[in-house]
Amino acid sequence: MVTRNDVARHAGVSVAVVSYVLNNKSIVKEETRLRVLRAMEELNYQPNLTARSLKTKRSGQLGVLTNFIGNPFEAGILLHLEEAARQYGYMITYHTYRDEHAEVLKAQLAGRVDGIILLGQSLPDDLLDTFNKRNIPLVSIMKPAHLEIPLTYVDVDWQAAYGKIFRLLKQQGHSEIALMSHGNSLNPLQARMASAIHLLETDESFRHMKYQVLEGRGRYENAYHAIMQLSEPHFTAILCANDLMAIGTIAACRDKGWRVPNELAVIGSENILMVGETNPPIAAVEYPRIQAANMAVEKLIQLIGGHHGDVESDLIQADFISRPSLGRDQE
Amino acid sequence: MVTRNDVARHAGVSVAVVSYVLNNKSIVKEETRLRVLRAMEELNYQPNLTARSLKTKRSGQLGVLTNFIGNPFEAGILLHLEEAARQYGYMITYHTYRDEHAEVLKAQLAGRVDGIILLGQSLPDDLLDTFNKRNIPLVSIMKPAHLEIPLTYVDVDWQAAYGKIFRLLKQQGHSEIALMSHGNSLNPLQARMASAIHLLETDESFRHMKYQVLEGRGRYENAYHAIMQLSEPHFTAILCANDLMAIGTIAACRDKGWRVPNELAVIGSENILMVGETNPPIAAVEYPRIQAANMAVEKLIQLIGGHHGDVESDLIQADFISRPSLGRDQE
DNA sequence: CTGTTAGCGCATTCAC
DNA sequence: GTGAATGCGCTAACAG
Repeated sequence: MVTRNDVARHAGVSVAVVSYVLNNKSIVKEETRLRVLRAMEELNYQPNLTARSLKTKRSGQLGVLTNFIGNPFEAGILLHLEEAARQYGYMITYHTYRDEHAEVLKAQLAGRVDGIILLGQSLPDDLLDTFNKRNIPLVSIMKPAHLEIPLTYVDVDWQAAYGKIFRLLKQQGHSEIALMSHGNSLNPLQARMASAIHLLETDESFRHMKYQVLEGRGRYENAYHAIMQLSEPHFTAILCANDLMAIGTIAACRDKGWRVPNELAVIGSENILMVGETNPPIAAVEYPRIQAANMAVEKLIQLIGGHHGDVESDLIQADFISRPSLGRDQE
Repeated sequence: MVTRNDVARHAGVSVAVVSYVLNNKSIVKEETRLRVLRAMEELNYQPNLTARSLKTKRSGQLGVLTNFIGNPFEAGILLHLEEAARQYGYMITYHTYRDEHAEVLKAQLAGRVDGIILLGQSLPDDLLDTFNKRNIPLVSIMKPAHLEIPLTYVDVDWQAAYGKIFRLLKQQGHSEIALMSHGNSLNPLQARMASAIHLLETDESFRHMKYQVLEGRGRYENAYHAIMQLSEPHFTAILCANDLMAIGTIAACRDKGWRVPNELAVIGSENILMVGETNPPIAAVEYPRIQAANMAVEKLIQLIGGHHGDVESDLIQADFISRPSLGRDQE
């Protein structure tokens, strides 16, 4: 491995000057600067980032934690997170998070990441606490269901998004609906559903609508089974907190012989590529992935930079994509 | 930050002993070992991995490079790569690779990863060369289209997999088929198609079959447009090198009014969740993701360990999942 | 068994 | 403008 020493010798300067060229830039005389640059070129020198990290106490790495990157929604966001991170000179370390990984994760991240992005993922309080103590800031994409420990987040304004949908459903005459979510109260999908329930219970215009909650655990298979278990649907529309559950629901309806949307309207919450191709195609909220990813990275970088006070959580407005699973569009 | 020094002081031993407890294990007297462990516990000590890396010249990080993690196929493999890496005590850094990122990537990985996994991705020769010189081993998931520089890979035995499919098509009376792939000869999807073409041109039992190649660039949208451009299909079956193109094909057929499978049979090559839910559901080769991910990580770890001679590339046998897009199943 | 010590490659203070 | 020297936190001889 060629180090700073080799470059210095080859350029006939001291090691410090090489560092100056690499960092402080302007201090060095133009002539020597060029000599150093040429030496780096000729030796094919690349600064060792691990050594730099040790010295600067900045790793230049951001950890992304998610429960299941197999979900196209999370994968799509990861894509944009990486892009945004690169823009800021950071790189991404990716981690599947499950509670049983907590200890390994603590060890693996020690001294290795400057900040953490929770991607549709919440963390137990003691883990949050650990990162707090280590001064590793966190940003969550998806509003955490509980906020014992303050946490900066970015999410869709679900209340607004679902409000639009309920209004459409009301226009179409639906009065009994189902909500499918993830029963674990720590799961961030619960924040989506909480918004829906809040609306249904407090907004005057929806007071007449009856609703029930189904457990889909955020996954295709579980949603499928949840529907298959029902003898009769006592609802005419179902709003799913994520798209995989909506797709599982459609699949179950087909196997049950329930016609969508005639007997049951189905609605998703992310608009992954897949929902446009199911039979029938599924109407869904369009989760603004790029915007969410960019905002999350920006906020995290700010927090890393120490701007604690002025980094606020944000809600994003989302569009709604109408498709046949909703039935006739009354807009 | 609590360091090894703090622990040593708190436990009343030297810094070396703390290291011994952490690494060499057995050398230390049980009593002091426990004292040290308790000190670590009480101080909530975590070894700084960056510092360790600098000393040991091992980062404990594996880089994963892929062009587009938005594809559920790649995302699904990433999931298992992370799992396997964790098993071996490594963690994953994720990078979107495009040629214009080459320089940034070289810089970002310097001293930061012990090995690299190419996920459905090939690299220009000079970049491969760079990693070679730096002694960073690579393993590719997907056989590279060209092998100028030797590269360990793991992939499906496409010749065997597509052989099964062509036999089925033949039984069903298809004699004109289309292959959809990615025209860039560097793209790893080309290796899949090369196998198909090789079979069609050299296997006696398929000599009578006519084929043509369509350009889908590996993406849904491009596949869709490629089909939409056709006035008439001069083929009765289409084999797509990846599933997103198969889904794009189905979507285009719907918009063209071509019935699948009656007028056109469509086949994919990965069996992502999505292909079971399209209209009609798409038959596909089942890419053994877990196995491929595990093998890739194992090989990479071996290469990192210096076992150059005995790390061979491997081909995996894949099953075929029949679905309505293929028409009547004659097995 | 345990302590002392010398770096790993880099950034940076302080002289010159 | 440039160089010498220090230390980031850790591992691993080596000495005791």
